[in-house]
Amino acid sequence: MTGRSAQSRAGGSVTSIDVAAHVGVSQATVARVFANPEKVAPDTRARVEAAAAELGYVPNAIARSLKSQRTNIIAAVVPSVGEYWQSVLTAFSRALAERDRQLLLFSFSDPAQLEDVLASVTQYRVDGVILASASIDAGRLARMQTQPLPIVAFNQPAASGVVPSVSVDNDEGMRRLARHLVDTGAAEVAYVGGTATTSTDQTRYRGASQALADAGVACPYTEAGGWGYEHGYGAARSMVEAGRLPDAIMVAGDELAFGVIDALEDRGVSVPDDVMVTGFDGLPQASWAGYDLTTLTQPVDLLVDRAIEVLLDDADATTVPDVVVAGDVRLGRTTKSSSTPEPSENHG
Amino acid sequence: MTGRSAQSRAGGSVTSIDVAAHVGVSQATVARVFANPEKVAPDTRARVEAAAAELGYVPNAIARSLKSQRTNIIAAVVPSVGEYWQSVLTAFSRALAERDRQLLLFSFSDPAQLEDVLASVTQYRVDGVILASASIDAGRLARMQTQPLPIVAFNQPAASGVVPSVSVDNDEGMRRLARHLVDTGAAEVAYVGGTATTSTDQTRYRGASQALADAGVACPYTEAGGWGYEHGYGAARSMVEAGRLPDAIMVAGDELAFGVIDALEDRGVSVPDDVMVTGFDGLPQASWAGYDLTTLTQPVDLLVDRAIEVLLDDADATTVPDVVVAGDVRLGRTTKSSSTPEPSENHG
DNA sequence: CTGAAAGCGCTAACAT
DNA sequence: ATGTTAGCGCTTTCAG
Repeated sequence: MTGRSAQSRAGGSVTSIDVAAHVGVSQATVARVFANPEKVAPDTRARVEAAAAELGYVPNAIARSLKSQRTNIIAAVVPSVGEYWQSVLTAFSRALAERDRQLLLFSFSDPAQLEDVLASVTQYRVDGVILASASIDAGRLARMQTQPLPIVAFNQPAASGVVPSVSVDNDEGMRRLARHLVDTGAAEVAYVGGTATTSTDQTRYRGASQALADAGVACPYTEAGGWGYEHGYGAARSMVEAGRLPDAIMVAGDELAFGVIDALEDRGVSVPDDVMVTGFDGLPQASWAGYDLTTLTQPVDLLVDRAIEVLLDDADATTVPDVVVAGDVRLGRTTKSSSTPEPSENHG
Repeated sequence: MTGRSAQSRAGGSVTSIDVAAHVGVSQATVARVFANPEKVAPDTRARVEAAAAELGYVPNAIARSLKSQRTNIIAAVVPSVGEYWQSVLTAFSRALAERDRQLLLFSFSDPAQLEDVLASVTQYRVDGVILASASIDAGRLARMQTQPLPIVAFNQPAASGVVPSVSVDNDEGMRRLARHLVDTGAAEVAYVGGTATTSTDQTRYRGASQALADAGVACPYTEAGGWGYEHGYGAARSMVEAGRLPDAIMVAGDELAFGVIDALEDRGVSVPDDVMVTGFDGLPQASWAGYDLTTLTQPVDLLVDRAIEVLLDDADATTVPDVVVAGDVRLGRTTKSSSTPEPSENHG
């Protein structure tokens, strides 16, 4: 570094006009070098690039966006809690970066904040919005549609048919886990849900209870009151204290399931010998040796890719896309092995 | 909804000019209603607001940013892996939302991508950058300083004195954990680091080894080769296979520590009876019953608040701020209780 | 291949 | 209290 090689005008940033003046070309030529380099003579381009480097010029994306009406920014509206959403967020960020898009993050803890959040989203004129939260109801989703803004609901069964959506196959996933339990001989099963008002919870419970009913097994529902570890822990503790334990507990989410398992074992109930446990999501921790949870692994990267496609290939807007992707059963040691193992299925 | 209440011009968005024409005032008046409502007569304001609502007008933040030279956007450059960074990210997002700032997320997996990422950051003319990654070296940090852009390094000891930074007190945190181990009677301690080249790893090890040395205890270093669960698992497995186990293993991070614990117990080594284990970070999972890890809890919300202050109160730029915040020892059941318990200290 | 000119939608003097 | 005006930095015709 030669000291004065960075921009000399302290504070103010360098513009294409500065570069143009320095080289002795027009501002438009400088702009072209950065937008359509092939439309500029190699010689001119080289001189412009040199001057830009010397002055420390970097194109202003804000100005570009104002003119081009595209920001290359995608907004993600995500609940601010939960292991699962954090992993989804990371996947989105990575996938968007590959497509030269940035992720503007809007997180919220209280569904009531959602209106404000969506107002902010609109202000920034993002190119699209990813709505990832179980707690947005269909009415709100419908209202969003008044904006001519590409949108995709991620893992929200309630969004089906209302806004474009991408989800894992909650119903079939739970059915498969249920069938596995039946195969292992479970005759009494309990279900621990997160929040009963969310469509995710409802869809998963429906899948589980119907598959079990098909085998003549009942499946009473207990609401944990949330999706966190402590909710699962509390729900399982109550079940132990109530005294009657089933052969298996199907839990609506992995983080809940970890709490369920710890609560059981803290009270001397052995998993899977006394009670089997299944989860849902396939968090990284599910494959940690400490839990080694039987669960339904969501193909997060695939879901995310599909969601981005729906968002960006918005052209064929004749129908409302509703993508459902199958998950994979992960057999861990929280369930016993079945006598007739279910053949592993692929998603696609 | 009356059907035609949303904006009628399909595709193009409604501008302040549209609203002005509809009400019969100037464009500037409309702008004022949204920027400085008190400077507009209540009557006019009401009419403008009504028209805005009817037409579906939302101010364009991009245009505002171009003019005002402030985007109200903070960029976060965060590694795309690891439980710890995900939790930090969530905390930043929430804290910035409270200050009416948005978070533009740039995640990267390979340090080599950093140059590209930083170029993107610059293009978006964000109001500040949070650099959160152990793997940015001092040289790169120094180069960043050529941009007249508020910046704060989060939990990167290497940044001290080079760029403004906010960190937990790694050294003192490890010392406290080490003293606790000494108090429990540990005479042989091993240290499992993440990646030896990072300043975080070095600082933590220095604190641990020096505090142990003060008590006459040696503390050989083993590199896990990463910060993930599997790295910790592998490192501990090797130690067990090598045959000589210490009284305690100090681990550089919680996620690593979970792996260490699971590897030990998988091989019949009891924690804490055979070997004690300590972590560092204070992830939510550390307090899960399954692990109940003794660790140093980082006050993430406090660290994040400080970082944002450093970023936004950039006025007094006479010195390079270097904030260090103390953490809290969390005593779990992965260490035995000490005969002389260390009085709990507060941070501040 | 390059330059001139007209905005994108808003803010912030300044004028009325 | 409201209107007028001049840009913010760039993209994009349209001429030359």
